[in-house]
Amino acid sequence: MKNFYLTTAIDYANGSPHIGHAYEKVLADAIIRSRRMEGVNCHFLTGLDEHGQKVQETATQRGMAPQDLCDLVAQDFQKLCSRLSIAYDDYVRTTQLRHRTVVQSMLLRLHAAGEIYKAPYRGLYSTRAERFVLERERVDGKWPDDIGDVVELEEENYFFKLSRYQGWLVEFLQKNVNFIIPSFRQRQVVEFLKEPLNDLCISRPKARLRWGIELPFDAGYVTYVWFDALVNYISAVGYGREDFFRNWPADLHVIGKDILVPAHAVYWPIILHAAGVELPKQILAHGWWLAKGGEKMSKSLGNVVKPLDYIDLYGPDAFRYFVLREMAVGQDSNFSHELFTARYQGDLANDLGNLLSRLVHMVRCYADGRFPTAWPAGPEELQLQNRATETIRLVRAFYQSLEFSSALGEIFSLLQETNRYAERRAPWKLAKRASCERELETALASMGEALRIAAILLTPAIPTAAQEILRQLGLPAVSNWLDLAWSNALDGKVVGEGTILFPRVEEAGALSPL
RNA sequence: CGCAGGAUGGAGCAGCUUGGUAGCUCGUCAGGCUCAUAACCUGAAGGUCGUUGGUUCAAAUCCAACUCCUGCACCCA
Repeated sequence: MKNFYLTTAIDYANGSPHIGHAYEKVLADAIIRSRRMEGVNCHFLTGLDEHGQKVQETATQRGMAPQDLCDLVAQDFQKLCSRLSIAYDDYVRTTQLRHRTVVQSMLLRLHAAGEIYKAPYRGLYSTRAERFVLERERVDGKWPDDIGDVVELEEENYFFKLSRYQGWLVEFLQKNVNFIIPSFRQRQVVEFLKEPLNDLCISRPKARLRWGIELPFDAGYVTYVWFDALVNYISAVGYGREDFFRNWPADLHVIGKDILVPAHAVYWPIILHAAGVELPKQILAHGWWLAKGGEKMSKSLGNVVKPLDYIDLYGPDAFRYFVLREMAVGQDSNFSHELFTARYQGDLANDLGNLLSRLVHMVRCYADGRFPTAWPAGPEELQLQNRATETIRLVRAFYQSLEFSSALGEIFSLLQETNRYAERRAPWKLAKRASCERELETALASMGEALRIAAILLTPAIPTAAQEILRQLGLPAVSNWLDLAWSNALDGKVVGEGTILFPRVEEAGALSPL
């Protein structure tokens, strides 16, 4: 049986992790975890793009070998993943042998098939920036300092015959209207394809760039960017091997909207098609996190969010919850300290954490720490029970269609309903009256069952906290929700030690203002 | 220029495909409760749904025009 194969974009090794990297990993991880809860076998790939001009430059500036720099950066990114509970199965690095081999075999194959040709490239070259520059990079008619003087230069390079497949791609997109989601992104691609494509320059002479994968048919060149980076999706799962098809075609590429056009929506399908490899099934282009007020985050504005700060202070689940709850997948969203703390305090600490707290406390005080058996349900219980049943149905559907914000919204509605139920039944009052034992027992059992269901449904989004809730309810972790339904699973279970799930964070000034 | 997205009570959003009393979270105000992380519950105030025009018995929702914000192949999720 083929795995559900999901990839993220691979991060570029010239830089440190920011909220965009963190978000993409969380989104991908939540998708994977929700599929696993549905009982689907999955393969989850992420990784690092290590070649290129910038990495070479940065390494030189720091007086390091490029590979050593990449090793350090890889550690940073893997640490971010581990701090965010990202359950990837494989981490690909483009300097790995398994990757280089596949890139070269792809290039060789396409070269032999006549899809790659050599041609002169003429353009304006900046010696200082060591690259070709474009007229539109001029500022007020002058070249900026980092570019300096430019000269017209002609250079031989290799080109991939992208343009000949333009018609094919347009037709493909017409036939596969759900290839790119959200759908308006696919419309953008179609629009882009109304202009004629140029062939894709895929090489750099080693005189200018050494840090790359050598062209198998010309040792004077390395391949540049896309033929290197995109190929990770197939190199990592063993393109050319028998077991390649256990994973390929990928079910979903999760990427940011910035690398949809042209890289993933144009170059990648055409590269695969030209090489005779099946296309991925779907591409999800997510939006960007904007700073307060909808400004773009940038170092110069000083409004960049460092995800690790939030993770350190509030925990990985709080970060995961915020980004999944706040962003409608595909759209842009704002990230601000105010919005974050509102979600943390209002949803996680008050609605969820406090509900668990009060319930565990009551079970301990009124039932000797053991969940009682529910008596036949009254109207209040039926209302809660119906609500929970409906929530299970809705949430599974929302996860399936990648509507995480809506899924989480539903779960928290159930939690609010449970808080309301507690208020109506008031177990603390029942406990003080004799002859109300049945009502008390039913109330505690019902609250516990609602919370159990909520916790299981929360697993893809906040795996650690979800498991902790189950532990406090006296239950083991669950690996799928195929049979999830209102039940008596809590009967007689002994509540675990109660620790505060999402403690109030008092230090308002602990983080630098955004 | 063109294309795409957005414009909904103080803030952040949903609703728009398949027109029919404008919804959610936070905030504000008043009240309740006391099992709980000063938490939980109830109620209230607050919006002519960017502008103008059209279709319709009826428009946030469909159509047209316009305004403003954002993005559009160096890099960047």
